[in-house]
Amino acid sequence: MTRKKVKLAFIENNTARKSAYNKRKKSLVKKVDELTALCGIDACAIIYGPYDAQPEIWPSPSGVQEVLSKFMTVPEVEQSRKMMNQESFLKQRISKSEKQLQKQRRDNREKETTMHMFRCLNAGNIVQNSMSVGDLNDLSWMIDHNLRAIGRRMESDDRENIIHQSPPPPPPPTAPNNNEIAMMGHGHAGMAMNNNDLIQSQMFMDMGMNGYE
Amino acid sequence: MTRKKVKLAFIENNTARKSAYNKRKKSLVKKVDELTALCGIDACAIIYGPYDAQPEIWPSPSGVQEVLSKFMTVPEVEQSRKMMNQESFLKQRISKSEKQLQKQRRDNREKETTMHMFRCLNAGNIVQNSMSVGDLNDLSWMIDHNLRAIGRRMESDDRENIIHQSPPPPPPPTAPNNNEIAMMGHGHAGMAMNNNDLIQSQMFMDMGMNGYE
DNA sequence: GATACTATGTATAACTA
DNA sequence: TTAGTTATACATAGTAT
Repeated sequence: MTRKKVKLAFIENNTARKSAYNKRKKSLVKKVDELTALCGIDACAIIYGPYDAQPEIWPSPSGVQEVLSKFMTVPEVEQSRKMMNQESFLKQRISKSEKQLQKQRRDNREKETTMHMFRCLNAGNIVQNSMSVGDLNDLSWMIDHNLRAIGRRMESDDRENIIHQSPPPPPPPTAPNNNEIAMMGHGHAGMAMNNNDLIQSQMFMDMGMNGYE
Repeated sequence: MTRKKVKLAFIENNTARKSAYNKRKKSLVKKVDELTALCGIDACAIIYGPYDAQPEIWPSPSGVQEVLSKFMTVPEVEQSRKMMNQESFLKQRISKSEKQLQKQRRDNREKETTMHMFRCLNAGNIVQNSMSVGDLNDLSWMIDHNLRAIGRRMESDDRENIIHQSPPPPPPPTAPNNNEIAMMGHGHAGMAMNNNDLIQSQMFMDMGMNGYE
């Protein structure tokens, strides 16, 4: 039951293709109907089915003619101006996919960094050899980020501020590759590098992580 | 978050309408693209947006022209033959809604009858005044139905046949308003009208109900 | 081959930033 | 406003009848 996520290719099996055609044509027409009704616009559809010489059309021959005549009177150059052609359509899809991929990479990066962080906290120090400069930047950014979250959490809970006096938190940076922020992060990370602080930090970070996003 | 089940009417709010238009147009084009790819057919869409004089078209001006020229060369009478016009479209939707309504009514009827049945079983007899002839027919059909299910169940479980020797069960009737079946049902219902049988029946009916459909 | 069902993928209304 | 997110309604591939 809908195992495949849509293999966008010609369906070889005749029965399956006809079935898909009928179902999809029907819902396509429904969509056009809804679009015209909801938004009060004109639209028409012409579909050349494989099973008849005549196309299926919507909403009616006269309706189609009306829309077409509007379209035909426009010079071809002008017609192209607003069109959504296959090329731009494809570009949009590619762009969207790339965006999703980047988001995925960011998420993965964040998870890895979190893992690093807790590994370091458990070990009680940073094993410098195991991390690149980039890793360290990410790690320090994340620790800084968490510390700020902790500060906000403690303020909002009206508790005593144990670690340091937080200023009213500025909006957190959205990317770890901002150098200034990364350096600030390094400072904080350095602050936490004795064991007592680490244990405290871990406890509060757990709190912070839960409350954060 | 999609609270309303789609109110098929013009969206008054300008922002919401434009938003809906853009989203729906996009996915509509996607659907056309998928339909042509999956089924290897020709199709085009022309949409007159409210925000521009030129319509948005798909897949391309030349593609549209090609599809249109095919369409235009066909006499208008022939054009209508295969068309899915608004009237037939609407008729289809009404027909579907009526079918759903009927199914709903059947389900309700079945639930009511089941309720009746257990009420009678608990009381130990049928309070004749509380039920119409139709109710009694339904009730007897259902009891007959259940008894047959019980028989099948007992046979398949290779148990002793307590109530009566069931013949190999014929395919069950699909509607309670078949007179012959209803009369058979009455007979069975009559069989069950002493208290001991009723208690036994209730036990087995519970089994039957669980195993049935 | 049409119809019905159901589990799953997709579209999208409302919301947030 | 346009873009991104989320929860819910809708579409539909595979299956059974």
